[in-house]
Amino acid sequence: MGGTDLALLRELATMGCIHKRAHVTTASLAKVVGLSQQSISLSLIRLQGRGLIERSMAARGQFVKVTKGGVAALKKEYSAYKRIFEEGDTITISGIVATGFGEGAYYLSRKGYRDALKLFLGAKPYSGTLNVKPDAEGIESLDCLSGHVGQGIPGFVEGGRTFGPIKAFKAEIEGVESLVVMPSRTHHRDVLEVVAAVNLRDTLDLKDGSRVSIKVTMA
Amino acid sequence: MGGTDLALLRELATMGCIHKRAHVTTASLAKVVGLSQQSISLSLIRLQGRGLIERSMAARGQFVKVTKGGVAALKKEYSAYKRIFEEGDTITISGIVATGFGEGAYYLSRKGYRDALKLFLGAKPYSGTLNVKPDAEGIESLDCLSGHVGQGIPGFVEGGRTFGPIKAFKAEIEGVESLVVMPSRTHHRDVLEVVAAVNLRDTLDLKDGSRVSIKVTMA
DNA sequence: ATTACTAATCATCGAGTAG
DNA sequence: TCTACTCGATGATTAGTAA
Repeated sequence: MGGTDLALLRELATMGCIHKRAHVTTASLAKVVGLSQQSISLSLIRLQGRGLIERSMAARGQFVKVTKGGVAALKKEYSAYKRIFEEGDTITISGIVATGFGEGAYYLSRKGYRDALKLFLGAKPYSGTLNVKPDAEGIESLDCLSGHVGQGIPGFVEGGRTFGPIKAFKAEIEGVESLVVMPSRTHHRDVLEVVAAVNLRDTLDLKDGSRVSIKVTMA
Repeated sequence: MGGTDLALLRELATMGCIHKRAHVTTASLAKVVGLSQQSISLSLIRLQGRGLIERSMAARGQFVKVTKGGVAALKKEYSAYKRIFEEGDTITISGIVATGFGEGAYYLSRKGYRDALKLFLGAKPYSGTLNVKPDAEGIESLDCLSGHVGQGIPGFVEGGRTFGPIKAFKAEIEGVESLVVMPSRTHHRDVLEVVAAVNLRDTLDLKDGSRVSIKVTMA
């Protein structure tokens, strides 16, 4: 399929033409997609020819609906991208150990989080988190993690306070089994919180400023 | 961006070129993408020119890595599709208020339905339904709803009569929290039944023939 | 105003082939 | 073997314009 046809089909879907006929004109679509009115006209004809959209002309403009086949075509594209960003291999992030504000320990003391982390870690988590500030390259990888789903841990309410959903990734920090934990919603974190069965500072002899390397599995 | 360049960039990303340099040849890529070796060569040059990939030639082939910009370009595409399938699953149906035959009120008086609706609505439902006759465009949207599952409410038997399963969709009618309710089985309805915590006719000052707009969420 | 035809222009592709 | 050039063919895009 031509690149423009696909882009137009996607644009139509975004406008809600999946659920209902939408009123459009070739000129208005041209403006949105960034092509000429003529190109849109041709593209619509091609899309119709391939059975990806249905059209009915109106006095001023036309009504367009994406067909079942059109939705299927878009879904195929979607899953191709999904595979890239959601499917897991491992990435390695390096950074330096930093001091947090004790938040990690507080959250780890909540039963709702603690039990779930124990399940994923396969052992009782140590009662504190190690904060790692990734270096420049690592920041990108962190953004990558933010986009992934990870092991979801649902939120809960305790003592009148709301604890949002978090997510965990299996990881290895200097060879030690661990979990990287972050809120499910918040994007663009700049610090990595690592949970393990042991006190990582003691076990790995880390101080603030120590360089560490973390291999994260995105499963 | 050309359709081929994007497809190739996506393919490279799928092969893991986001996290590390990967060894490829133009011929091998050609096989995967379904283009000629020459086209791949050109496309790689274009991608490099736009700063979407980094390349380093090797004795037999080359090493390719998708750059930050390349990942951003892919993410942009990805979120465009994501919007279609994950986020934008609300449809708006407009129509005019009509008079029903009191069926809604009768069904709402049945405990089996009433309790379930209370659960989904989050409040005790008012003892009547508002009937809305969708306009021409809306009819199709309604068909779309018929196809969806919605919140299922099982059927039951009461006083020797059988009450079939129904389904509900969270909705907003002119900003008021409500539910759109319909039988699970029957297809091709031509009337929308809306349930809310309040008497919608009074609250929204509606009469037969009033135009209303309903935003239905298909969760 | 809107669609879509025609013709000209421009990009893209694949074959052949040089480096 | 591999990359990337040239060239002719094919396809895509646009301007102009008719309906």
